[in-house]
Amino acid sequence: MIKKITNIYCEDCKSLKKSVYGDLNSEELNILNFNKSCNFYKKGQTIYFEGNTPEGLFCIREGKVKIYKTGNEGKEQIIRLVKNGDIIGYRALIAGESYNATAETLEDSKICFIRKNAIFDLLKKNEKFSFRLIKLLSHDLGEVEQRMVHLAQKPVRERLAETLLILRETYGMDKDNNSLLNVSLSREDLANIAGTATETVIRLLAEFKNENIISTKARKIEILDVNKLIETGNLSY
Amino acid sequence: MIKKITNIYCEDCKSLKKSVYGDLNSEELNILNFNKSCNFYKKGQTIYFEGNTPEGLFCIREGKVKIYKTGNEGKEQIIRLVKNGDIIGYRALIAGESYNATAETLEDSKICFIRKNAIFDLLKKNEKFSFRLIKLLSHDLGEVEQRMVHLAQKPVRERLAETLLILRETYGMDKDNNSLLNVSLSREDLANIAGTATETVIRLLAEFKNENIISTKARKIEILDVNKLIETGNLSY
DNA sequence: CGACTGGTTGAGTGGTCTCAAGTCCTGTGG
DNA sequence: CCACAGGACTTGAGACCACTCAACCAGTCG
Repeated sequence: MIKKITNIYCEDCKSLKKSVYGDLNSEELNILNFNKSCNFYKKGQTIYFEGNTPEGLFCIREGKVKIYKTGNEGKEQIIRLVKNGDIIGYRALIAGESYNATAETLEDSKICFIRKNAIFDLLKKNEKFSFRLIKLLSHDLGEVEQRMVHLAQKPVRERLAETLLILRETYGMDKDNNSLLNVSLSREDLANIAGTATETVIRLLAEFKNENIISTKARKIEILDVNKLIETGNLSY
Repeated sequence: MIKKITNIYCEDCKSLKKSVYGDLNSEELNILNFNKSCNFYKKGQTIYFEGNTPEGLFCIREGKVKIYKTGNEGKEQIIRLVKNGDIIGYRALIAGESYNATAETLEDSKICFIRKNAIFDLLKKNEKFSFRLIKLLSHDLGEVEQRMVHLAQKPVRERLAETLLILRETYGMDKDNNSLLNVSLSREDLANIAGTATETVIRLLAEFKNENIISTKARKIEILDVNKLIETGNLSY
């Protein structure tokens, strides 16, 4: 059930300036406005599937999304977490390939779709936009490379610590309690980020609790000692 | 010992058309010619180090290069293998970051260095060049994402099979014996691609030999049965 | 002819996974 | 409002993959 939302303008988007569209003038923004449709997605809804052909790109107006690939045994591996103002599906669109991952909302979200011709138009006309996209891509590439090495070499315990720090980095903390992660994921999702089994996540979270690094109440995770967590992750942030 | 080579022109490069420079006109090619220097690198030489600041990008005129990151325990993880006509170091240059990996020759190579101002000039002037770079980046991103999932989820045996297929894909086969991989790597390098220990590579290669999938003479690996290798890698090429 | 590097083999161990059982939530319908 | 179903979470036991360590071998180079 995708509910259409009308009268949403990019100019009003809180994340506009920080997004790849930050350099567009009002005329160019109108190209976006005319070539988009905005929709409401419920938690757990799929935005696009691995294998689908991209017809444009999606822009998170508000919400949280996970991007994951499905491995041979059907196990998810989350490759990226996405927040307000981020765009998704651009890699496949630009590469001229089909989606190599699935995008699914982690909570109720407002997500805009921008038709591909508008994007390619902008790429041709506005070299600043191109450049921002290039920067975005190359930055993302760097992140994935880093994660790849960690998945290959670090023990699960360190990867889980890193996962919690990634969540902190990406989604920040709760407004009322700034040691509380501002995102609630299932244990399985955590496992699929860290690249491990659900049971292992549970056991390790229990360890972290024993060591007073975190505390949990259901899916709400509170980080009691960031430095210890960084240390546990064997990281130098 | 880097030996300078003079009088090398991009126009004469065999890989020009297939490279990101494929769309440049002769005037633009001259920008490259005027802003580059070409050097001879011996096998095992480092082209740039993780952490260095990029001053331009490198272009493989002839040779083979590995790009690797160094993990916490000092273990290499090879993230990319590079061949004639490929460019390296572009991610960091464009992202405005320092190199996040080290590049080292796998055999004697001729490598050109192009100063960054020339690249940024081209990016501004020639949207076809920008677009090719964008495509390159987004393609590479897709590859790394795929590799990440496999590193996270597949058993070593499958990853090693995949490694051999990547070598085949990247460097092709020997001219005289088209089942012989056209690259010779140490067992350790193989391990650092597959994300495992050297000893494990040796044991698995022995298994593959027993199963008549490959045969080896020192570093020369012959693929006897590609389909079996694909099957072993649990892949659908 | 040592010394050195890269390759190979073996033994032992431990980190993680899988499987299975059980508990705790949460939402739903009576 | 309660009972129940189903999913998420937790805990335990056992197995096994892959790593580490250590010894040994095979070329190669001064």
